Amino acid sequence: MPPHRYTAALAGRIESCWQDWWTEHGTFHAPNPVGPLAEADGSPGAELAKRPKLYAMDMFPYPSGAGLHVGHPLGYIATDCYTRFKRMAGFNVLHPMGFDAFGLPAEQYAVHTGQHPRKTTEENITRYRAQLRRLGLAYDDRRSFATIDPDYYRWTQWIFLQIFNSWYDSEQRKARPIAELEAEYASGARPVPDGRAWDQLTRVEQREIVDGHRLAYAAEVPVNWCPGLGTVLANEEVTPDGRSERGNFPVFRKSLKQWMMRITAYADRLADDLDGLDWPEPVRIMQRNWIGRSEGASIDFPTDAGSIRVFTTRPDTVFGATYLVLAPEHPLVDSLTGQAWPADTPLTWTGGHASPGEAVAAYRLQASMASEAERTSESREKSGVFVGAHAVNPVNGAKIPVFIADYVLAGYGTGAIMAVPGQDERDWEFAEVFDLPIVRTVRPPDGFDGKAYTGEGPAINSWAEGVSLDGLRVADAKRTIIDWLAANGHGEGAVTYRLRDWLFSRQRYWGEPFPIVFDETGLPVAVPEDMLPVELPEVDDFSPKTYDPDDEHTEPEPPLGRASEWVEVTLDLGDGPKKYRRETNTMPNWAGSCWYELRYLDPTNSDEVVSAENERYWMGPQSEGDPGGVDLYVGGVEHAVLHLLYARFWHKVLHDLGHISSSEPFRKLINQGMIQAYVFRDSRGFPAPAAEVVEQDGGYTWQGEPVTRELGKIGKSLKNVVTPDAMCAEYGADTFRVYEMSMGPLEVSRPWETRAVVGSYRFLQRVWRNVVDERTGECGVVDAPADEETLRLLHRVIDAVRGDMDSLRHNTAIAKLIELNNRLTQLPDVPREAAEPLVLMLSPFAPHVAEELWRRLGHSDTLAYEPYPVADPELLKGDTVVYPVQINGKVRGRIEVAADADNDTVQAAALADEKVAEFVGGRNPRKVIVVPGRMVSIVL
RNA sequence: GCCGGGAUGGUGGAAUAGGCUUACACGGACGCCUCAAAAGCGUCUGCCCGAAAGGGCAUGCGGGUUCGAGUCCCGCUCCCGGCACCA
Repeated sequence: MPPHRYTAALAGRIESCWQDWWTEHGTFHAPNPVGPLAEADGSPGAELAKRPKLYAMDMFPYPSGAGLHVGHPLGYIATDCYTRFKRMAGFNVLHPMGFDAFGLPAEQYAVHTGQHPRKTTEENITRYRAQLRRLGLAYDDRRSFATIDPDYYRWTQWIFLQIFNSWYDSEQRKARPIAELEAEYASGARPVPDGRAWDQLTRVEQREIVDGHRLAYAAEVPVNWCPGLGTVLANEEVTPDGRSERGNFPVFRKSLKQWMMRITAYADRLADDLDGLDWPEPVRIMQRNWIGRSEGASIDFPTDAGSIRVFTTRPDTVFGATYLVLAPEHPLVDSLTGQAWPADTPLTWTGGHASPGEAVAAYRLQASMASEAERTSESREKSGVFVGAHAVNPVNGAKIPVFIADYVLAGYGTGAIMAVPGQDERDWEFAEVFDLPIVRTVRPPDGFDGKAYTGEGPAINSWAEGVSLDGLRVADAKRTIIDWLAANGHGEGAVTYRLRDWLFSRQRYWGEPFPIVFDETGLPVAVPEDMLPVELPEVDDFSPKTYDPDDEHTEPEPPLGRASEWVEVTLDLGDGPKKYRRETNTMPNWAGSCWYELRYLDPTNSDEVVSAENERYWMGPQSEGDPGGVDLYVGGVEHAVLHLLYARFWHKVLHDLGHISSSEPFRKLINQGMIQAYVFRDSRGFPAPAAEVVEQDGGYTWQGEPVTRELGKIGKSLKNVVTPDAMCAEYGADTFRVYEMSMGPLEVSRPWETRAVVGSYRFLQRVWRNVVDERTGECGVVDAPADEETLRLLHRVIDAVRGDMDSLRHNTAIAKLIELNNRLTQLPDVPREAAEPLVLMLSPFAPHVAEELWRRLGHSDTLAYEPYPVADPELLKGDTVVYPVQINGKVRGRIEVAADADNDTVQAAALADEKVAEFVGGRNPRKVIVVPGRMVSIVL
């Protein structure tokens, strides 16, 4: 083998050498306008800060014990290639990376082994850093942090306090400091709910009212309490039969005091502002559906126990409301429930119970025992019971029965509906089961033979004294009836959301402590900013207290609850030293990732979360109507709703309070696809080690036994893990990067195929050979000018690759570089004027080998800031153009004509062509179409 | 069921604005180099008929619009992802 061939060993040496060089020279440090990361005037870096900026970010990883596999860095490499390109194209580029390091796996490991989660997590982070460094990612390493760093979570706590100390002013449509609310109450500008004067209330009463408006508030909410695990579970951790997925313990629906975030206050803005974002349409649709804004009306139905307010999206069908249904948990159910069944109550309505009270109690018990999954399972017969009372339909005075049924959800709308079986399928089903009247109020089209009709049509049967909707289309009917309801005091137009407030407490150790203490009244008090961070105390046992699995009447006690000298604290909060009790829940995993885009901007700032000037420079709005935000955010589609919605919410609160100029965190979002890998299974269905499977006669075998092949996720349990470390060892990091980028478009999921990596390796070897003599190691390029054909190809490639780079089409960019390189390979000598642009264009993808080649081409500095090649427009134009000639839709010939030939000339040339003439056979074409620069089409 | 995305050679993919289908790569075949192998290099490689020249057929299926459709329209099939009685 020639001594200077580009092998994996040589690649490895070059790579570590350049990684060191970049670190030593701080090559990828991005200067801030102000603060510790700013460059002094006149220094070389100061010029950078005057350039247009580009802020690109990846969704940061949770450092798991398994380390990175080849799927993880796909997005990181893509943003690295993009930002390296942008840096060469004249931008001041910020591309940071950090770690989302609080999380359950380290805590569970700690429960089992006693190993402190911080130790496990920090070791994992160290490993991740090494793996990422090996890939040559051009991060500004001064800006890296982990969410577990007290310097970081100090500011997570600070933001919590901002939210805690705010309320949402629905008139101004923004968050405002809670002190301004209190001032409104105190001045009388805002009336106290019960009509008393503010200063007649006790301090506790005042605080309770104010606390009820905070954007972060404590509330009793129903949760999945699992005494056997000592913790509250997410819905997805509960099996359909109401047991815990882990441990199979019983789970109880129980109301517990939890911290909540009032994200519903922002529902409108979170939905509306999606329009201004450059995000994939499916993600915007998912967020809109999640928020689930629906417009309709609230209508009050009077009863003896007070009126029942229902929410409906179809107020136009109110004349067809033949009964009401409340959720079993609805607060009015108790007072509504009659003493005895009214005369003539059908047996089916009573559930076979002697009195309404018994029927309601039995039905409620049945509903509460059913799990969420069971209750909402599809295609089960409608159930419910009559409460023994009636309501009055306000539009026509009709007396209609009131039921409870579990298909009505307490948490949505008002927890009560008017049932309109004629126009709603669920109501129709229910009406059939209970033999309730059905009135059509929208005329279905002729020939309609279905049950409920939910479509468009004229209103019918919708007339009463003083109001008629008959003949109106749905939209007009809605408007008319809402106006009438409002004018007559029966209701009003209303909007509801599917979105619910965000449950923000966890009974865990390994999370951010809340900066909250409770005083002797039991009400929460904010820990002052100058006492932040509230650090996690050391504990001996990381598990929550567990109980008898069947004892529903227990309360969670988080691990922090046992750190008694931490929990019981004496503080001077301005009124002398007093005893307080700390909040012992911790924040959820989302907290740290809700605002990290801001901290990268000013990671060392100890006075502010981020300085205004730095935030405005990197993330501020760029034009009228621009929300601002990160210029490019890349991550998996699995975060389409929760992470992205929570981060947007926090960002908007900080924006409202005047801390930041951008109103959205991420201006542009791209979801990268997943790298999948083949899973091979033996006859029993167990995964076989993918690396040991051999292909034979079109099938696959492992240890001689046939195995089946399917596509799946990469993971330990599927025995198909391939690590970037292995790829770097076998081919070098540059080859790995080029391969990942050439596999296909970033957004698309695709299977990993190790044997195809060699294609990228050969490509880099050929580039190397075009510049370096493999026998001597000397640079072999010549200074003689390139021939015209090479030059034209070069400039066509420059032009196309620039476009590809700008829109992250890395796969096609690489294909064009390969074409250019293949052309150079065929030349007797490689001209410098082609080799240098090729190396520059290659450098975003294969930065180490490109730096090395650049050095060997005689340059002394990094190419990271070399101007990216620009195509010469003169060389993009050819002298001649080849036109394909279609005859009746089939390509039958080709002609070459001058590039500036007019249509008549092209047409004449086409008809004169020998092959074309043969097909035309002397006939007179009916039509000849010339598309300039494209093709000729002849119709016979 | 609803919502979203997709289907192009043996494989991953390309075709950015309705204009030459299959760029680039993997795999495969043959050749060069070599005592040999590996590596490297070169040529060929959508399918069918044909000795060749050439012809026919091809972007999941069936229609349509158009001089011209992978791309637009209508109707299906299959695959992937998300949601779950939301009034």
